[in-house]
Amino acid sequence: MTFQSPKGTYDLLPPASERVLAVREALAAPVRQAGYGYVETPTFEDTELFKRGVGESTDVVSKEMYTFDDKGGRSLTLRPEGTASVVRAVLQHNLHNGQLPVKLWYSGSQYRYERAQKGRYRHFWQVGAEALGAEDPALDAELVALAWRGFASLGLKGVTLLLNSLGDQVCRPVYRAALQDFLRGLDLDEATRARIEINPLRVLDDKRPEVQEQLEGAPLVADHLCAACKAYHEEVRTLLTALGVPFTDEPKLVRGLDYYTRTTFEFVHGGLGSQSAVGGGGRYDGLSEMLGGPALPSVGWALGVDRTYLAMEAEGLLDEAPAARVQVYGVPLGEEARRRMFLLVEELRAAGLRVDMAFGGKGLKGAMKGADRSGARFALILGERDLAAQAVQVKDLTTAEQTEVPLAQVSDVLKGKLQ
RNA sequence: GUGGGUGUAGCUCAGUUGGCAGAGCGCCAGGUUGUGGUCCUGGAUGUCGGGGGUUCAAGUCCCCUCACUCACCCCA
Repeated sequence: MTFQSPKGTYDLLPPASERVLAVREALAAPVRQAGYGYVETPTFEDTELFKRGVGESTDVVSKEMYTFDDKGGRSLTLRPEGTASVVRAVLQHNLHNGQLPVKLWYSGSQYRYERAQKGRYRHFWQVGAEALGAEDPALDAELVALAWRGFASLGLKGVTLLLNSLGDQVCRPVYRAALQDFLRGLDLDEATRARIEINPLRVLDDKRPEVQEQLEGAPLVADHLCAACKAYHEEVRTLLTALGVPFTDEPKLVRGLDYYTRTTFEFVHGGLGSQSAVGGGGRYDGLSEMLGGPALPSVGWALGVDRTYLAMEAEGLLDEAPAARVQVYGVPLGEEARRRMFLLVEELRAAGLRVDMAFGGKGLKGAMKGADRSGARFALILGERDLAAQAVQVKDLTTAEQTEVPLAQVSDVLKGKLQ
């Protein structure tokens, strides 16, 4: 082999690729149904957008970005997440000057320079949704519910929703100081102590048992929320409960990006190896201003397409044989029949059937194998005898039953049989 | 960035104290000159990840290196 896919990336091939495509569509379906509009943004942006938007203190920005200079000397970065780009696009095109909230969804590749392992790759796919320009707990609840429905529609049973509030500009600084006081008294390694000063909330997210033990008794955001944040969070919880969306309060859920405020949530699953999140998001009321825009309180999420696929695999939802590629498969015998079959196949496709035929001059046996492997219900066998009779042999591959059908009627007959 | 595991046919893998490169599946052909899936028979395919070393002899032992993979860290 001369080349292989770059480290940390992988190819999606049939039949798995078809299923991933279906996962992507299923995750997007609820938001589309809810009236969110589709947005596509470039896969690379001005590096500064992510530094300002995602936050210089995050690992994503400090060590996981694919950054390069283009020939014009601009520093560009392959997007490590989608929200900053969407906010940038909204501000650039003044979508927020219209009716609010602006509701958008997207689907695409994201890139992070990390050591790959199960469920974590340098190139991965997300479906995301954002509702910008409204401070309304119902919007938070709506988005959470739409994501929840996406997972449920795929048959997933093991997804758990974790919910928390990070407070706002009023109460977060107070909490942050209290947390820092607590953390400074702990026995932690140097990197973690440095994190206390830069982004203390993320220390709560440390998975190491020796760290988690010490975090017993740490001050929690929930106890420091101001009245407004507390009321807001209670309303989100009430609405989710009313919708029947089950959630678990997770006071230590902080998430890794700097822009989150108030509501944060994460959908976790146990089938992803060492990873746990199949999706996550929250409110980011200050992001627009960080990017030079007006106040634009917003909420959104991103769901991992490939991680959702892994979760489905872990639940055994992908065990059944994949769907047949086509319904009908042409088996021509000889040159004359091959030309006629080529036309017939196109005719049947135009009539709405899924059809393939044997290519490459295979013999009858080889062509029939092709028919079998295509998953087609019917094989159409066309040789000189049939051409002379202006007919084709229609063979039901499930029963081996074969009937002769006039060429002029094949389309109608097949459509009848396949209904 | 750090640590563990694994690299042998297209795929999954076996290969003993160092002694002729293997199996299953898949693929191709034939059995059936106009019939697949089952069955039978036959066939093709190897830089044993790469380089170096030890040895009469290395897939096997040693060193280096690369890749993959899992985990830490972090996140979707």
